[in-house]
Amino acid sequence: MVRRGSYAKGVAKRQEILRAALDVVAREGYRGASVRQIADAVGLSQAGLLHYFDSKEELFTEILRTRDQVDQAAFEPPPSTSPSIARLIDGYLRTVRHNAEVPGLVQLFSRLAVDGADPQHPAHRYFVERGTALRSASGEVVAQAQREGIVTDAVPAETICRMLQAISDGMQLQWMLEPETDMAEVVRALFLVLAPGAVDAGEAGDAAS
Amino acid sequence: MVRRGSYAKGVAKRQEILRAALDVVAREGYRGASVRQIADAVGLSQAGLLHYFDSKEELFTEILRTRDQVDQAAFEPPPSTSPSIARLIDGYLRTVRHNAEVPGLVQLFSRLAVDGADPQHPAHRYFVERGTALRSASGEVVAQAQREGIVTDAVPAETICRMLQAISDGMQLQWMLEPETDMAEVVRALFLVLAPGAVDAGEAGDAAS
DNA sequence: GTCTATATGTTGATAGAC
DNA sequence: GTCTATCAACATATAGAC
Repeated sequence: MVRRGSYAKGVAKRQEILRAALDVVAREGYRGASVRQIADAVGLSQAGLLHYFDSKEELFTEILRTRDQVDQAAFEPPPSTSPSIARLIDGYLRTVRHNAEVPGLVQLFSRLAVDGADPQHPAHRYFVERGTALRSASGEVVAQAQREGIVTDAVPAETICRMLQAISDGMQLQWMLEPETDMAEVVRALFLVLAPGAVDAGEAGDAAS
Repeated sequence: MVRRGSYAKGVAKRQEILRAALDVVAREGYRGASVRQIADAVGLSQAGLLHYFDSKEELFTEILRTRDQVDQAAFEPPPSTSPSIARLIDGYLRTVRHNAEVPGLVQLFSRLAVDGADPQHPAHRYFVERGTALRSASGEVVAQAQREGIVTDAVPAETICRMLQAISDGMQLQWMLEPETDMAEVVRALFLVLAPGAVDAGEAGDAAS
């Protein structure tokens, strides 16, 4: 990710901008937000902001990347711990529940997921890589759980991973449309069907965090 | 759907426009298509086209409504036949497979699904009503199948319907990103897990139509 | 009903001063 | 590095002729 003028200070400032933009979008929502709005929010002029990013599309893609980093640090177990299906389920549900508190990021994500279908769009790479990484990481865990008889082996592990991803993304659409919808409940239901024994009983409903 | 100036001829023309627009979008794709592009494609000027629709957003929403009508006529069983889980599964899979042949409509649907989150957007009503109708129709069938022991009763019927909807929508995102993805296979996998006995063995893979 | 022409607005992006 | 000022490129929507 080496860019023109990526000296230490520039990189730091860039990160600072992204963090601020992340907060703004999460709090105030993304509704076809313009570069100008983000610029105002982070305390720069529009031109000043675009000094750090090649285009609007790249800016918003980077916001998503930053979100992933932040969430990963918050919700994924440290790499030292051994992966397990229980941890995977827990991480998934925690992430989904967290998403329900940052509607703007869900909007941004969903919007770019559509725009990023275009191979020319900067978000294209992001979504392809993200999907691959997501499914490869969870694929291992699921396959292992299948061998242990915890997860159904009626369908391949890769398919299960796609199901998980699809249901998460799809529930976001339903939730944006009707915010009273409980995304986590439906995701949890899928786990319940795939791995009846592995879903924590205490995970039901909107468990106290 | 009574509109200003909805005389018979105007309504007919409107329908004609929508059918044409539907074909155009399905064939040439939706990539932030403008009113002008649609107008050119259906042989009208931009102003001429907007004579029949209040706004761009309404036009595109109506294109989706027309799509639903067309698909419903093509893929849903006649109302005389008794609903059954087998028919539901078959209809779902046929629809998903068909979608893979009209990328433009999938793009349009997904795009409006995001934009329509805004209650002010004309597509909002469409998506709310569509979701409600979809889940209410399939909810009955699923609940009945649960009573017959064909579908798992580990989760409520309504939740199962949301899962189906979410996985269909979510797989569209994955497929738009990577068109080699087999949407139907994953949807079918969900049915397989929910109702092992009810999925037609011959339905595997890309069955000959 | 349909056109041409245009009003009006917004956007992302750029040039150049400081 | 950051600003002000400005640009060109669209978009949708409307007014008015025919």
